Amino acid sequence: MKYDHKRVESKWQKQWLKERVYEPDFSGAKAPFYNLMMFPYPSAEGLHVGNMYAFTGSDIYGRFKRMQGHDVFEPIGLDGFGIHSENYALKVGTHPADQAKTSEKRFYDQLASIGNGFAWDERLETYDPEYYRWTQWIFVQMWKHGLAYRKKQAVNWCPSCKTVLADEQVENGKCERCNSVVEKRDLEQWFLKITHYADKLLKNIEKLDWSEKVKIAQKNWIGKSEGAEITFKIVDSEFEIKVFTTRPDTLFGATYLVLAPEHELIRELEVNIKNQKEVADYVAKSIAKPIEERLIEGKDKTGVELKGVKAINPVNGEEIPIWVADYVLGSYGTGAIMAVPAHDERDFEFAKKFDLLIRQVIAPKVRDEENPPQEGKENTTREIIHCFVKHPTKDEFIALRSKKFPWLTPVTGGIEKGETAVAAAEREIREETGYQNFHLVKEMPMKIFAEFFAAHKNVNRLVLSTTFLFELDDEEKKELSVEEKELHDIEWIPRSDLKSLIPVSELPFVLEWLENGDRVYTGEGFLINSGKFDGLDSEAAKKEIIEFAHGEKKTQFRLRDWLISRQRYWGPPIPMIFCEACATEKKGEHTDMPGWYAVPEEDLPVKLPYVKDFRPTGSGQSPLASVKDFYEIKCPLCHGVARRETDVSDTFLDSAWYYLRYLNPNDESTPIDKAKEKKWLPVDMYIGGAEHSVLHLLYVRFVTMALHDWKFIDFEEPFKKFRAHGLVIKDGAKMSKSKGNIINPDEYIKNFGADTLRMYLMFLAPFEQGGDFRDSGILGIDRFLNRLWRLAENLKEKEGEKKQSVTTLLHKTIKKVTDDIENLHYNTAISALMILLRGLEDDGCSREQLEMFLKLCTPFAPHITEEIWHEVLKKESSIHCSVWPLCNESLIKEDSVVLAVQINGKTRETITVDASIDELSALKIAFESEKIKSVLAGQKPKKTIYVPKKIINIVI
RNA sequence: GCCCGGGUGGCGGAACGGUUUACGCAGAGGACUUAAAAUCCUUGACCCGUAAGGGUUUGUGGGUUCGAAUCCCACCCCGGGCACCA
Repeated sequence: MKYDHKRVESKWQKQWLKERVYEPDFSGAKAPFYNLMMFPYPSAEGLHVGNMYAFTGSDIYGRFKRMQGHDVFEPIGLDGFGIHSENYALKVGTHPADQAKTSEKRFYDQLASIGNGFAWDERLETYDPEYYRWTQWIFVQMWKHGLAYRKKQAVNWCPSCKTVLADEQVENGKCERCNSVVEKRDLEQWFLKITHYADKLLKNIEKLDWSEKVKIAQKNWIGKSEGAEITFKIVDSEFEIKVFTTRPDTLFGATYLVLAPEHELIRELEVNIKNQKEVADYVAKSIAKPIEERLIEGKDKTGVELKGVKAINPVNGEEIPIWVADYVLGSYGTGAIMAVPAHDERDFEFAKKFDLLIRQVIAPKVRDEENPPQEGKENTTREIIHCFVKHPTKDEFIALRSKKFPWLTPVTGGIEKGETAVAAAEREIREETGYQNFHLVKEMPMKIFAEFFAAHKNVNRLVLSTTFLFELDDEEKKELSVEEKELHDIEWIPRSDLKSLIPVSELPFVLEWLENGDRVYTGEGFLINSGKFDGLDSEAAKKEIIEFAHGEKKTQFRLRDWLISRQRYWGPPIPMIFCEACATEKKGEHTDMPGWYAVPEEDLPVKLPYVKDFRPTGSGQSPLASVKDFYEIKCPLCHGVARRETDVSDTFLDSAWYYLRYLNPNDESTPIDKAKEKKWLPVDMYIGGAEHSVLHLLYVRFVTMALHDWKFIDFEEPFKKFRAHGLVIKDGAKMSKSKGNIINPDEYIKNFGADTLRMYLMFLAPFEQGGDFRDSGILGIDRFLNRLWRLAENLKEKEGEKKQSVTTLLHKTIKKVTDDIENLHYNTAISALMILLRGLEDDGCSREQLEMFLKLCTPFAPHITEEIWHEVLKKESSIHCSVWPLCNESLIKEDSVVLAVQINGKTRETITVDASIDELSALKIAFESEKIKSVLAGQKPKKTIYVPKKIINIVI
């Protein structure tokens, strides 16, 4: 009988629900395992194959853990609040609340059909008042603990979504949802103080077992910079300018200052600025400029000098000009910078454009003192700089030598007709060493060269590749050679020895040099042109110069506070109340924010009213601002007429704590069940998309840390392990509505069954990489499952015998599948299962072997295996509650192995030998082979290499 | 520009110092069948050769090694993230 996926799948889905197979025993569980996947937002289009890909991958891991003896909790819910759902409702003209109900049903139906082991009893939806009551409660806690505040600030405004956006939701100056150009608006908004946890968010990353790329993305987003704040006095004025810099070692090269257009000092200095109108115009223009325009303008710098005011460089007393330019951001550091054009790309461009002074103060460092050369480490044994000296005279050269630069080792060469000096030296090295791949060097005047090396005490040898020795005759060379030999114990290096002298890895060494300000060096190095600090390296100089300039060590973060207000309808109202009267009297819960009160906890939730006109207004206020019934309220303190906050909060606040609520979604008494939390949290495995690296995943960590500090929970990191799955693409392109290449899983489930689709999706490519969905490929899996079905059908009639060869293969497969699932390498696990099936088909299959095989398959194909488990093997309880097979190592030991016999690394023959064979016997067999004999043709091997169980290599 | 991935048959991919191309798809040939579907078997990188066989080949160029897809250096291309963060 052919396998009927429709019958079997619906039968078991019903059965599992009935028997509550996937509902963990929360209090009795011995080995809890919280297997979480990112909950979907229920788009009206329904579940797409990308969702299913993620869910299946997560579910396989969960089923695997369950069979390994864990009590697995695999919850599901909907992230239904938010602009996305609301925009859809607007488009089709239904109310978001009604739309939500439709989508909810559709989604849950689809989710039920994919065969995941969800704990349905614990499902939750973020738009359920019982859920957002506690989302609001979290906001209130933030407020109580001083982590929520209101502030007027230039914020990102999406004119199409008609709401403000968090920095994280702006991509290249555009709204991540609708792609409209984001404007800046000065609005008073609610913020959550995520920056309070910047350090901890960064530090904890090291401890997390998360996908590396997500960790890196978070690190970059938090963007910690260590540096210093340096104060510049303004000439003839009591004002001063503080700047933040990570490079205090370059302070001597600071030849001007730049203020951001928003910098308050511009207004304060107004009277002193001679070109005040020009400056004011520039400032006004820059502030109005949308972010996108700034980005497009890119590196074309603009700015205006504040004429008539000068600042004083604290280290050398120089009076330097002050500019205002929009390449300096008002929102980072102090909103002002010291410009070091020789060592910063942006300053360099600016200085070039406006013809400002460029002074080099850093000479590139050649050797890392922290990592001195080590024995046996080739790349660090010698310090070599290739360098050119542009036509030095003999005298210059001798002078240089006599200054005792024992590292100087000349290599001579000549310039051929039409060649440049650089080309000549490159040719020379190429000819002498045979190396093709290196760069040379910059020409450098002798004087600077000497200066540099005087400061540069760590170089122990220099290969000077140049033309200058033409000016010495042979006698002179000899003389010099002997003298130097005695003096410094170094040798002239014959040209032919160049190769031994220069390890190739050091050939590309480039000595960067700035001459006449024609390029930038942004790395660290040794100080020059820096007075008494000359010769110090950057690291040491930083410390000393900060001190010398009376600066202050400082750490800056790129991370900004989380702007949480949204002027939209479909979200949890921010539970705050403002009383005008109290504000005037400076009363309120926080002294710095008079008039503001949190909604008392017992009054939560602040229910989102069902209003007809939920369209965003564009006025900077939410649609709720015109719903009198909603906003009019009594002041909790003076009982006068007060007004509710009418903005709703960002959806990311909903999803920042859902993993906690899954444990007690219907508990009206408390947001977090302490007993369950202790037992089940933090989450053991979290799987989701990498696109949430810096949004969701950062916010959850923040909220978790806060809840921990307020003593509601015992842990500060929500997810022990996080893995980002790859994307499913279609014909090499990302699936998108506009391309019309979105795949709806329903159709495939209908035609092939959920098992087939699950397994196919997992077979595409490594789970963490994602894969390309092709219709034709699914047939391979369809055949596999049908063959499995037939194998079982045949077994009903006649049991096969147990053969040793199959037993070995079976146990090898157990080992491989176990390892592969643990590492999410589902594709290779499935491949191993295919090989095993072939073995069982060819060599016979016993009941016991089928049982083990089914268990290995069941995480991938839960329905068909369950059916065979009951119908053929006549088992009572579910296969999903059975015990994962263990590999018996003694069974997978092979008696004989195949050795490859190579001659000079080329495989010429394979021999089958006893696994425990010793080298001599193996070699003997190899040399007896006719093939080997004929290839050797009587030649004596120079050497043989024997790697047990792998190869023999004969070198001739 | 910076930071991550990645470049292997016609295709998805496997191997991640030891016989390159496991497994699957597509292709070719065959068996069964009146026929088709389904199923099964064989074949399967490229070049030279009728063949035995030989040579080449994991983006490109170099290097380390008895041996490199794998390690190192440089470059090119594709995908993703960040982007005037001082």
